[in-house]
Amino acid sequence: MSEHKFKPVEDQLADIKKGVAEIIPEPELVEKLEASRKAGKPLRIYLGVDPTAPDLHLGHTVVLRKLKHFQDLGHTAVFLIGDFSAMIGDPTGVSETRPPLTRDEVDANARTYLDQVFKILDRNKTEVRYNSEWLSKMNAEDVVRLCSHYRLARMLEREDFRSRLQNNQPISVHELLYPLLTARDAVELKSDVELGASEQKFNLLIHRDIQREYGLAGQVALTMPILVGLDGQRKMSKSLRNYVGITEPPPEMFGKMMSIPDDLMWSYYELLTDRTPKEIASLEKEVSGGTLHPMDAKMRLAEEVISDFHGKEAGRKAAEHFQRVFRDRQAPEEAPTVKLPTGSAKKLTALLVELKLAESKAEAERLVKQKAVEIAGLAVDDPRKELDLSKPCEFILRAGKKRFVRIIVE
RNA sequence: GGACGGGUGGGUGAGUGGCUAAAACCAGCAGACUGUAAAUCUGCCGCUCCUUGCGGGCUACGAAGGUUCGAAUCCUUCCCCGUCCA
Repeated sequence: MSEHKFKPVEDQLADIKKGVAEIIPEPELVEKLEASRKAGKPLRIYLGVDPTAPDLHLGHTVVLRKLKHFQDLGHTAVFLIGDFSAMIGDPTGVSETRPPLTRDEVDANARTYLDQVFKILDRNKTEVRYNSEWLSKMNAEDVVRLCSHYRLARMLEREDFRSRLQNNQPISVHELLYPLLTARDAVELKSDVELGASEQKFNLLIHRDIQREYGLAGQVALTMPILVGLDGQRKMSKSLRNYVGITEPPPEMFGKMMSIPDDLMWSYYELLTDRTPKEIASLEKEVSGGTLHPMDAKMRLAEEVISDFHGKEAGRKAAEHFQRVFRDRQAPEEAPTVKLPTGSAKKLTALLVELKLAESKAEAERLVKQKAVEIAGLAVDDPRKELDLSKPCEFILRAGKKRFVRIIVE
């Protein structure tokens, strides 16, 4: 047994480097790891997230997983909820000013975030902080002093601001404050390493600079690649609607993941699973060599990712569901069941809306006209169809490829 | 404070008095096809009513008023954004 609490630095580094985009500067990280091991003192690794939306998606989990790696290596994971900064809004990658969130929205989002975050991080070993703790206590003097540590020209070097300036888009002054206030977080937390998506590089580096202005060593910035969304083109984001939410029902997650372009699955394997680079390379080889079907490789990926969030059983079931419904074109084994009382006839379009299989009657009618509605496996083509509910019976109502309801009339 | 330009459907963005529920593209939905909710092709894509018809009604082009038989389009006021000048 080693006298050390921590694994040898090279081993730690190997785990840390898996999947990362950049480590700035890497030699400093090595030094910090060495010092930490020698002293038997964990490093403080910090990840800040603004609770701007109620749900996390796979894109957010890339960085969270990296934080988890550090946690597994024995370092201290600090998860910072930017409850104050969320009210300003991160200008990164944004082409317009966002409406500031209200306190209530932020609080509600923060609550749902934590539940989701602990699907990945170990709850008992994570230090959770809120930046309103110190930011809301700053007075004007503190803010002015903080701002004096940074120059406007450097701020405007940022691509987001520059392009907005060029395109005559508004930039509110408070947006300039964002990286400075979050730098204050890094000062407060005395972090050794800060994690972020690669688009956060600019922010992380400002944080490092300002920490030094405040007499600290200056953290190492570690960035992770941006996860590409389902379209295979742009980053995964809710507003682009190319995301997979981690609280979505497993069959939904499965289908969405199957829709990514084949080539994209390797980066998903790298960033979203615990497979080693070696394993991934060999899978890739099998696929290109024709011994493994790309669809099977993708199904395996989807199943693994879902198992992480919903358990092994759910992963397996989602895979079965997908094969049954989409490959074999059959009704799912488990469709939501709705009981209806026997009674007079009911209009099909009205029922579709009632059961949320369509958003409006106009849409329901459209679906019928497009031959997308099936009753017990038979397509309906009369938009005025009335359902006979006079006798007890049971059948499956289907609208489009994905929506099914088992109806029991009793 | 002054001069000028702009605000259109989920997004980008055409449209300067009726033919406009508003081009085009993207996103979305459906069908065909396929290993897939990929790609491709085709169709749909505000809501609602029925007698399902190239049907009727309602809502919609920053907001509120006005002109007109008729307005996203013209006028007035207001709000918001940008540019230049001070």
